[in-house]
Amino acid sequence: MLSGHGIVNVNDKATVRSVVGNDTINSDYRHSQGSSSRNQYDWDSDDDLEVFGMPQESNVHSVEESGSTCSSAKNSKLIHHFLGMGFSVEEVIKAIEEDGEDNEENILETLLTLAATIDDPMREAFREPCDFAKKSVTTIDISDDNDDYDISDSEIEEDAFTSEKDETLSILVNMGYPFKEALIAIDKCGPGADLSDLADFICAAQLEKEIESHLQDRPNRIHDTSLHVHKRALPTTRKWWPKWDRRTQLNCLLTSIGAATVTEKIRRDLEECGAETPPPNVQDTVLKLCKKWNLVWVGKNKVATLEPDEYEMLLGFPKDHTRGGGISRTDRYKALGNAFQVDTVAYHLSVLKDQYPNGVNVLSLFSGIGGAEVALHRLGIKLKNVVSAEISEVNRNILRCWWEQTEQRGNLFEVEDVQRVTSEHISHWINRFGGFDLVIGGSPCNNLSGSNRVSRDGLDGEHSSLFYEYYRIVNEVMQAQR
DNA sequence: TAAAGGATGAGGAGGAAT
DNA sequence: ATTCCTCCTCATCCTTTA
Repeated sequence: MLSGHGIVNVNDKATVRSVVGNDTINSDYRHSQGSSSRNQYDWDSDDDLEVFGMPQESNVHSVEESGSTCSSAKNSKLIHHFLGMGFSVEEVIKAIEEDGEDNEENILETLLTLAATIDDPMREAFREPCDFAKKSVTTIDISDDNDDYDISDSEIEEDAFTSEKDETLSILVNMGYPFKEALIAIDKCGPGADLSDLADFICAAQLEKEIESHLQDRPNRIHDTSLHVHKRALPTTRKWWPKWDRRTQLNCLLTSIGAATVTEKIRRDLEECGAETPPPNVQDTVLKLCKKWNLVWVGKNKVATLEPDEYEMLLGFPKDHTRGGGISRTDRYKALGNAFQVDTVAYHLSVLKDQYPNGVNVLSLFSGIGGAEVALHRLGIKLKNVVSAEISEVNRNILRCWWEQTEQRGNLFEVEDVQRVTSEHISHWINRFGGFDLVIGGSPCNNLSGSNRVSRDGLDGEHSSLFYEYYRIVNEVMQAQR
């Protein structure tokens, strides 16, 4: 467990939790893309249908009013089923006409392909930040006894309900959100909240429900590792995925990717074969490369590496989380390859939801690009005060940008180096915040990783020895809060 | 034109899974 | 016994910038 990312619930002294970083890439698209109504569909179970609030009456009505194309009871039920997943009437009817009403799986494939290939204006809309909250970001210089920790308290403005409520409700329902959940979101966020925030709220609530159902069913497990990740998360690849490539999961997302020559070699080898099904030796060669570099099919005989955007999506981060702000493509891969899998972390942290209804104070060590913060936010757990220690300036910028874009009402304190966090600092923060509710972090594993051929020196390695700093800080926090 | 930064490709061991 | 897979590092080449 030492190589994983550690999570410690400080107030639960008997509990020390750990999860493995991004080893379990089972991210479900509906979780990862919480901002898009199109992506909140069920894939497997009736339970999930219930969780995600479908079918919806409003959509049923809209079909009946507009849909003369498909009149049979079975057809109607099918349409409702897919409408509940967030697809439009036109898309569903087109897919049914294309694939026939007897083959649900093919219909879903067609819909997914459609969804992935057309521009979704809502995506853009969801990127817009809302303007109903205050934020505060503070960089702490702890290198020279800086005592200036004070920042002004957040001001929370109460929005009055207006007639906008009905209109907003109508928009949300038309976007495919369940009426009841939309209503709750408006009540909680206020009628002045913009659509992106309301959508985020609903998605967080849905995720919470889903996680709770997981906890009841499988209290000690992470996600079901048999999920078909690439087919769900990367629907367009299905069209090109050959039958002889029987992969159902991607391997661990690493900090570097395969290059152009690998994909070129595969294309050349397959084209030279000519046949639909290449001989076994060619299949083996291709599959080994595909597994090694997580290559996916993007055309006939054409494989490609995952894009940083796809890394973000698979890991459960918001779209463009690591994009822009001066970060290079290489650094995006590096940052994402070292990041938490947000849904997995959220699964574990969901137990805090009831314990801390008013929010949490978090000491986030080795924060990286803020996987823990994003997970808490997704769970709808308010971030009151977050002290974030992260050595990489690029990563600090990413977290700060996310903090500002999501209009956090709490306070973010940035620390550059965990080694400079002293017991005095910890005491100061505890006095100021009234204690930390959660200490979370994943110390570097460079010197533990099997991929490291050069300096796999174990816990005493240059980077991985920071685990002891993590251990020290956790102990100091626990002692200070006894 | 030199320096800096980014992209690319080569490079095993060892533990877990089968 | 065999196969599979790994929160990766480094040298080199290419591109961008001043």
